[in-house]
Amino acid sequence: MPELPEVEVTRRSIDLPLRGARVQAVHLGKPLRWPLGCPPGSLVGQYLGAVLRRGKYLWLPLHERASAGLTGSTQGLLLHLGMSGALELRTPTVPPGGDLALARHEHFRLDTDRGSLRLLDPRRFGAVVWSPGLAAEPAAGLLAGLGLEPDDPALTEARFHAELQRRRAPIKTVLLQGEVIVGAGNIYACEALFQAGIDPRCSAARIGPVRARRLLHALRHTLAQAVELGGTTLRDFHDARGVHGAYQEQVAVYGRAGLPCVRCGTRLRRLQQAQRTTVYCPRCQRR
DNA sequence: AGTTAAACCTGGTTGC
DNA sequence: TGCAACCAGGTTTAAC
Repeated sequence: MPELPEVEVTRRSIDLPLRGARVQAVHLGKPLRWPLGCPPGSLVGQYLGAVLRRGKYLWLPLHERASAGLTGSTQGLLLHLGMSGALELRTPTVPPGGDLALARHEHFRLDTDRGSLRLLDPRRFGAVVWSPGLAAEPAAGLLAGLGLEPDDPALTEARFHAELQRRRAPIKTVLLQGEVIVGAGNIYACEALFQAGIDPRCSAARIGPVRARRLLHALRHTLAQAVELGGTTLRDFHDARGVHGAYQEQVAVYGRAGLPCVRCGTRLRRLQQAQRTTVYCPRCQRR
């Protein structure tokens, strides 16, 4: 479920409700991708600050005092939803001593005075990692190598094109790697390439300035629209309050292999790229 | 160095 | 109905 739009929608659903909340207890379920990296009890008494997003990661800063200022220099939790993760914010908070048992697939829970935040993740590809700072290890290492945010003004058309010029891999693969621009996973990479009319097999280096411009615009438009619509709910994605997304109703190619192209009617094709399924229109998308 | 495969997990769907 | 095979929104790690 979680590409950039789903992570951003999740961020927005927990940021204000939890800002300033005091941690009362931390519960761990089965192991996630990495260990938490600190004794769970050491977080008790800390206060949550504004929740940030970087790529598909969420950063939950933790302050010693209730009203702290900036967020980057404090300790906190770096959270990733992996392939099947979702957060749920439950109010009221699970009472101390009561209902300690974690639900099925609940592998992390932060009880605060403003509600219980829990991570549900059946496949456990997700992660919750404590870090002494966003720029300190291990957070810095996990975020190192990430490309620019889609809405970063520094990501100009010229720079985007120049970065593509340096990579010979298929454009779909380059988008998934997230070293040029973050946020597009399998769904939105397929959708943006369709919107831009670019064949997913086309080498990134062979994309000219005009098509690079179209692709950047398509990525920004696709991701922004998905955020507005609450993300894509294929099976069970929802924000932390349980609200489902609606972008699946806008999908033009993802999951539609064999069906007619919405633009020209040609049968959409499926292929494998870097172990992931790509769907595209052989007529609308050119090399 | 740069690209591709295997690995991490569970659950739903498909097909015999 | 049972069961094996295959598929899935991501990323790291190991192997060519």
